[in-house]
Amino acid sequence: MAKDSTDFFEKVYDVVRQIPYGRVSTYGAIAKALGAAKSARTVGYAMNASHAKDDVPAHRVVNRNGVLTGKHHFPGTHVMQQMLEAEGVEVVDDQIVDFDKHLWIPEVQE
DNA sequence: ATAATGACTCCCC
DNA sequence: GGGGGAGCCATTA
Repeated sequence: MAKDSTDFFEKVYDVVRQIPYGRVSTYGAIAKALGAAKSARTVGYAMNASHAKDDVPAHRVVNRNGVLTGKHHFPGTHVMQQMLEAEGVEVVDDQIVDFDKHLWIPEVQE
C-alpha cells in the first residue's frame, strides 16, 4: 500500500467522521460525496480497513436499505446495533427504524 | 496485465 | 414483493 492509494480511504474516513451523532449514512451517499457514486462497493472495502482507525464510526454506515450489512465484520454479534442504539438510533432485526429520519447525506448537509 | 473477492447497487423475472 | 444475475470500483494475489 503506501502510495496515494490510501488517499481514497482517507476521503472515505473523512466523510464518515463527519456523520453527526445519532445519524447514519449509506455507502452510495458517501461514494457519491467522494465523486464516485458507482464506487459504493469500494467504499465498503475502505470500511474494511477502517478498523485501523478508531475514530471512524463505521457502525453509522449502512447500505441503502438501512440494513447493517457490515455487522458481521464487527468484533461482536450485535455490537454495531448496540452502538447505534446507544446513539439514539433504533435498530430492529439488523435494520434501522425510521432510517429516512436518521439518514444523513454529506454533500447535502455539507 | 489478468483473475478473483467484497461492509454495494441496479435491472429483470 | 421476493429472488437472481450483472455491473462498477479498488485491492490483493
